[in-house]
Amino acid sequence: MKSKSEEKMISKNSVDDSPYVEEGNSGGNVGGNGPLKKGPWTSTEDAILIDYVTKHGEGNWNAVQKCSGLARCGKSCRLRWANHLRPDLKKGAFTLEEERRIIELHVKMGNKWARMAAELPGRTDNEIKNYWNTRIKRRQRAGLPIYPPDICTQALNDNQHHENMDNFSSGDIQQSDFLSMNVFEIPQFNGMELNQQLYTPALLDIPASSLLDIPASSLLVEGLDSSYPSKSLLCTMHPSKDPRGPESMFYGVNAPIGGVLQGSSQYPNDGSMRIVQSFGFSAVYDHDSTSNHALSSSLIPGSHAIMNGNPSSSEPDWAMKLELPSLQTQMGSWGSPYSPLPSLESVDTLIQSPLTELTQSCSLSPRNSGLLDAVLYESQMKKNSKNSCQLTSPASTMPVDVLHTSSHELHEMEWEVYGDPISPFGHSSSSVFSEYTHMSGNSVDEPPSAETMPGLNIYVFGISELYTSYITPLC
DNA sequence: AACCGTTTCAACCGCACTCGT
DNA sequence: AACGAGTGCGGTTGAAACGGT
Repeated sequence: MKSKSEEKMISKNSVDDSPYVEEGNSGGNVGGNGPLKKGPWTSTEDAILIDYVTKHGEGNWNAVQKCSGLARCGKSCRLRWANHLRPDLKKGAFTLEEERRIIELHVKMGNKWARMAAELPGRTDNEIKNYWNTRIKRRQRAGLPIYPPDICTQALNDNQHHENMDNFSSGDIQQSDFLSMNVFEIPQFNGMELNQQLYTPALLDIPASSLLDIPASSLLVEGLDSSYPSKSLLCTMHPSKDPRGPESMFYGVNAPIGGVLQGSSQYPNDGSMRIVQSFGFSAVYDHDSTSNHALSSSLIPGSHAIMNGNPSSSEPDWAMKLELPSLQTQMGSWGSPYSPLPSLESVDTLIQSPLTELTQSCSLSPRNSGLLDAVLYESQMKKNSKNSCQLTSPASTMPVDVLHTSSHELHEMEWEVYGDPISPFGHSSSSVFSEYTHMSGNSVDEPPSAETMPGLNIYVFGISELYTSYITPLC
């Protein structure tokens, strides 16, 4: 059995040894029985492929090799044609309008590059995917939310007319309906009204202390060391997974926004998830780790960590497969032991991606396992967890004003950086955290007690959790 | 000029779906 | 129903380009 690296070597060698196979080794690779060439296409190969498609049309790509003698597999031919040779392709950088469209589409569709490409004439899925991935990386480095709030707001508003629809079936809900689905579940869900939702009685059912009882560092550690006893409510909800399209299946993330848990299999997942993430909301905390019922739950800003149960357990698929490609390769950027105080990028990463994925990729991913960074990171996290347990566990012992100060500082930091130097929309965007500030009203100036303002505690918990997670290395 | 880190993007891979037999 | 070929899709990789020192 060949390892992947061996295959890569073979593949690489086949390219390196004969970059112009058809010219230099025309005999062996022609006729369909020779080894197929990999690697960059040459102009000669392009010409052959164009000639073939001109004569025979698209499709039946495996016949290309037979008919034209091109030493490329059908897959490679299709890809080359679709991504580079098609006459209707639009070359050049994305326009601002296209960029905005991509963001809007991603809000609605997630990583459905092909579907997004269908909405952008002349652009390929690969192109969009590459663009998106680089954009995510840039934004993460800049500590910015992936979705500019104005896009989120717009997308939500665009779908708000659905909000009064109270009867919908789960059946074949398409991803493009995600926002609608969100609105169904979150009446008057938009920027400000979302904040108001935080104060609904259902959301206040959870005693602040029960939220604050979770040391953020432990939550972080939980992903690395699954011994931490708390389990996410979400981990008790098993999605009925439709393996492909219905990745749209919702696994219970947004239900708590409305204060009521819905059946886990009825709702689209990643659309709602994204919106929630876009606003920095994400998780449900089941403070009764043993219960299976749809217990009271809350929307907790910036608390992805708590939705992560044992990564080896029956984990919701959405937690396993989120919308942030290649994030595991960035573990070092936010969890690096070399940076004592993680940057906003770290916060953003945490907000945007469940810890499960991060920790899994850290501790389980073959790509990272054994890597020094991963080992150091895990070591550091465990060390931090000890420190934070000493300092913050139970977290409710942390003075609210401290939490509040931290959240406020965090907010200010986010606000400062939000003038997106990259995104064309940054200038018009309002900070996600600024909305938290709106939500908390004058509480920034006069932090109330945890007991008297449970809603605020939810807020405080969410932000402070993040903060706590990140300040512990300093302790 | 040389080196090095980062970014971009073309291409590959594996998986899953569709359709015909 | 089972199978295989063809195709589509999303994730990942690695070389080239780029930029900074």
